[in-house]
Amino acid sequence: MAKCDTSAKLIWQIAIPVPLERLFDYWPPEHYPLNSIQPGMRVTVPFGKSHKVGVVMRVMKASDSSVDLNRLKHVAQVLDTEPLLSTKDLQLLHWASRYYHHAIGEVIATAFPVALRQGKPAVLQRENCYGLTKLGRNTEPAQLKRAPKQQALLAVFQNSQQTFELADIAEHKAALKSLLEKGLLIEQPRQTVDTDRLEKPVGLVANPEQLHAIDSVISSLHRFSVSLLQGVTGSGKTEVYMQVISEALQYNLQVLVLLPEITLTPQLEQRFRQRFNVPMVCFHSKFNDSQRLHAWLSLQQGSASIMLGTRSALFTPMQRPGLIILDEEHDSSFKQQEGFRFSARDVAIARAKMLNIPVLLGSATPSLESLFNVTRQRYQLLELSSRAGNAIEPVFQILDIRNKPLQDGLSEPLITEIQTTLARGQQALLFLNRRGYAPVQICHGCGWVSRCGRCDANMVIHASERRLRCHHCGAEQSLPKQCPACKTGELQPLGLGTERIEQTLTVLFPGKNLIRLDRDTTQRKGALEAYLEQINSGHADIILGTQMLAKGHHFPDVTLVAILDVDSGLFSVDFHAGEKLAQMIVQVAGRAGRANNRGRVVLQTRQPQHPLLTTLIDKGYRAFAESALQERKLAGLPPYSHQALLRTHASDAQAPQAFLQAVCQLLQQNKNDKTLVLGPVSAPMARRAGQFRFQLLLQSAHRKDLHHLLDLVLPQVVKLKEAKKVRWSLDIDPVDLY
DNA sequence: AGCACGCCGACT
DNA sequence: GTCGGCGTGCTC
Repeated sequence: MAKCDTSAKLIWQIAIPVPLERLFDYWPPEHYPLNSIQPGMRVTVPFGKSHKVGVVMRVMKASDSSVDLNRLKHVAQVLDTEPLLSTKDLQLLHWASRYYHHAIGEVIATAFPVALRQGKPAVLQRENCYGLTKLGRNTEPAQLKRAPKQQALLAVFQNSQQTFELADIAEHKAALKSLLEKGLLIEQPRQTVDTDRLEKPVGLVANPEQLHAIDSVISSLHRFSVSLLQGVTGSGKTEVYMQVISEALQYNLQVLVLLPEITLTPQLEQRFRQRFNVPMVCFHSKFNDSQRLHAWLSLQQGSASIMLGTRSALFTPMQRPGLIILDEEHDSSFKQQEGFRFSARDVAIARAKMLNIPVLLGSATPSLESLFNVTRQRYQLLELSSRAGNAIEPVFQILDIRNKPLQDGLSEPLITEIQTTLARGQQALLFLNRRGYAPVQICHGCGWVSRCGRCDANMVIHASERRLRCHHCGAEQSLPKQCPACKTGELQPLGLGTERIEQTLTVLFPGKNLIRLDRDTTQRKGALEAYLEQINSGHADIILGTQMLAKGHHFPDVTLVAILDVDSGLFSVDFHAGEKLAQMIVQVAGRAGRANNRGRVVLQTRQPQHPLLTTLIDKGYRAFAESALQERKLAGLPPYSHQALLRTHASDAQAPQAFLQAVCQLLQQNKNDKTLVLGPVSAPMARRAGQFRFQLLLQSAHRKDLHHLLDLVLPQVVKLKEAKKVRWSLDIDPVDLY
């Protein structure tokens, strides 16, 4: 057969979700109308032996293709009639792919909700919405006493005085059905945006600091800027967000609000719904695939004006982009920790720059990077120093426990403090970032310890389940009754976990209501919410928990906060540890106190003179941040330099190191004396889940040098024969160095 | 990442 | 004599 003239024909370059740093060339489908294709449209293509969903990135002349045209296949199907991603969206994703040195096809895929990745049609189901009937308005929720779920849902409708789409209340589907049947709710056509009534009347007046912050962001609404809003818990950050959003809505612009993972989203969602009359969608892990599809399309097609979402919502296209807000910007959940390891905070800023819109970052404890960018005048700092209302700053107290008797980690002065607090009818909150009963079991006879067989870590005692569990690989076994080694020695728990403290507290404070909040007690769906409700309605005297206490929830009746073990955060191989500890202390402290109940924060430590603690307590978070930045500067650490961490693991003990040594050789050959190569070293936990782990850290004073070196070396790294024996990944701007 | 092809041990 | 182990090679 004679070769046809291919010079005039077009081929499509397509991003396919495989870990390969290139696009794939295809012929258009047979009989496809010549000019209908546009970048940003999804297609299905034959790929290897199977079919995959890809995104058209470019349409180009066949003669410009670098691959043998005879090998090209045809696109099987075009899935969209309009591009789902705009040119700007594609630009951002392309930039992110290069910045994070991650395969373009996988980066593009993260911009889509799962349904669209699977090739489902991009059709926005215009759903009806639900509102109160006259009967519903006049029915007391309490009348539905046999049906708490229905009661709650009715109250939501009555309090918000608005209609809801199914997606907004999908978790209450059963209650919704019942209320419809009882004639308390009615299904009606979806409301259209009433531009005269975007916002419901509110009685809140901003204080001067809030006003300044609001004006500052509003004045930059139609151009790029980054504002860092620093304000302690209760200082009214949310009110600033809402007033700025309100202004954006006046211009009919859309707003993307990003939050840390889980927990706080419902509260903020509720406040926004009470405030705004515009369609709002949520995008986070509580939502299923079809709900997320609906939310994504609503923002992409412009029918929703506000999206509230977590990290994965970052890339959602916007029809009328106006503003990005990122709350709790210091939170580590904004950094994706596997695969495409992007920082939602950093990419949000890149996105805003590309779209020429403002970004508003908020935190009580801003990251050192962001504060550094303030000093470099890249970000504008907006401060809310006073607590809104008349709340007072908590008092900090460093409690020196050196040589003090401890009762399962509780010093006598602390026990007394708890007693006093409870006697006043107030709540105490105790924080210990270690779950389980005790971090290790040891044999008093022979010294045997409950080591995990697959990790360089100990198995943790979970007493109530009578099990040993490894928190790193999930390995489990029942609690041994006799020492597996000597068969005679007495087995003892060593160290403290929340479960053990709980037991101690029950003995020390009999008859008091104690709530333990950690991963083990809140696993059950809805359990956390139930406990929070219990705490806020006053049915708790002592609250004990881990990290999850530090995030968001405010407990107004808590007047005593105790951090039981500060010291474990003071000494770490990771230079980020100090920053994280300081943020944690301030965040936990922020849970306490309100109005006339001044909060106390007690830190138990054997390092009462440690400069981190004294600076933080005596001079505040900003002073701590300044001195921490000074240390980073002297040590040449980020943000005064830039890092990339190459991690690798394999079940073979030698392969990871051999691979990294080969990488080092490549780095030598592409000599770049501006980049420091640290390692290879074994990871702080050298073995995890049976895998041997090694890492190599690259550091450079200038980002350009680092990325230039990576651009040169990575294509060769991929081809190394040693690379085939390991799993490896590259982390740009790592925040966890282990 | 999938998913094939391709040469060496325990089983009908 | 086969079924299948996971080494390595490719995907427009």
